[in-house]
Amino acid sequence: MTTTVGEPRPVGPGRQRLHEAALRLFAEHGISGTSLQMIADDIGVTKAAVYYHYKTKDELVIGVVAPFIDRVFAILEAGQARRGRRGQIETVLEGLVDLIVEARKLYVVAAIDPVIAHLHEIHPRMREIAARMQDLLAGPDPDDERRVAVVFFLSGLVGPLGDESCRDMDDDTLRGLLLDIGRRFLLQRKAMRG
Amino acid sequence: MTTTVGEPRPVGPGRQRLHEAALRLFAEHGISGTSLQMIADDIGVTKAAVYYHYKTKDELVIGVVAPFIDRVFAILEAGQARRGRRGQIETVLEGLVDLIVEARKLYVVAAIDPVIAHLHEIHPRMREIAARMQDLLAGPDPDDERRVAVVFFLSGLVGPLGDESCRDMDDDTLRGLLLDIGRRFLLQRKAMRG
DNA sequence: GTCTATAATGCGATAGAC
DNA sequence: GTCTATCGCATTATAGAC
Repeated sequence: MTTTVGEPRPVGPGRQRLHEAALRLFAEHGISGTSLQMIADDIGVTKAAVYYHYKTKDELVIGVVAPFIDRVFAILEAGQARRGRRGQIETVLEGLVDLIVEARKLYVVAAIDPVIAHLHEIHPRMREIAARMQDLLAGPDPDDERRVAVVFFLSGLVGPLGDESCRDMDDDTLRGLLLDIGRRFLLQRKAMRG
Repeated sequence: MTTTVGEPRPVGPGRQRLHEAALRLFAEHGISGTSLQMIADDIGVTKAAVYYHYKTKDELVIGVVAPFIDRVFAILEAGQARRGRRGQIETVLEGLVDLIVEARKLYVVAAIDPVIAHLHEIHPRMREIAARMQDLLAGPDPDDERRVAVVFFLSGLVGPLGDESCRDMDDDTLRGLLLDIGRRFLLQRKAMRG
């Protein structure tokens, strides 16, 4: 579900090609490292044509990553629909690992890009998503240890996705290893008291 | 020790002020987010004065982070000087956590900055440091699980240093928690066979 | 809906005076 | 060792024709 309210986002044929090109270039050169010129050249139009679709680069980036944001929202809702803490965490963990392994090329650049950091500050949906993810994984009234563990885990996911020594692992292998780590990290010991 | 050969790096009084200003601004705005103009303004000189000290921005960045690189080299050497695998890992772990907690404001921006990513590609010392760190922590002939664990751990360190919910923890608390995580992660189970 | 043309800005870097 | 002045370039963004 997660129908986006207040932000009409019709996706026409031109906009679809724009999204695909932007996504590919973002994954390859990073978001900051991709200029509107590069995107325009890639699909064979001019910069001005890009500006027809989005008023600013920020809005273009938001438009391109919106489907991923939506999926994370859906994952959070699926998690919160479950009753037990362990089930909530397991659901969110599986959903998150699935998503980022599938979109690893994009995720690894988006996670660390200055543009994304900037959007985190100005885009409500991105602030909300990070906060809700942390809250759900940390549980009620987390102590310092639990808080650090959660943040550590979310940050740790980025490494294997980008590192050369892990880049040639196939998706299933990587997914399994990250799930193991996540379970060890988030589903063990005393922290499970909520 | 780790005396830098082949790269004379005299530090005069003017250069000292330049380093201090750059370090502070890098930590605040990121490295990519800090222009030479900002640095020059901060110490009350012109851009051209900065160019007297360093021919390019890349060289300035290298000059500023060099002391930290040197410390990591020292940590690696201290680790390799020990005989057992567990001792090696424990030594490197403690040194690394100490260093990055102490320099957390810089580390968190440096770890994810595009400029640093670029320097990783062109600066031999930075390539070497990352490779040696991974090799030492992973041990001889690591399997996929161990490789992912190491990369995950190194990437995970960045999160707690930058996150709001952890930013106000004092250094000792954070150091303790990160050391715990590191020991659980790198010093347990089968992976210790070397 | 896409174009040409251009504005406005900020960047890294250089030349040459003092 | 620091300055003024400026170059050359890339960027985001706009205005207006087709």
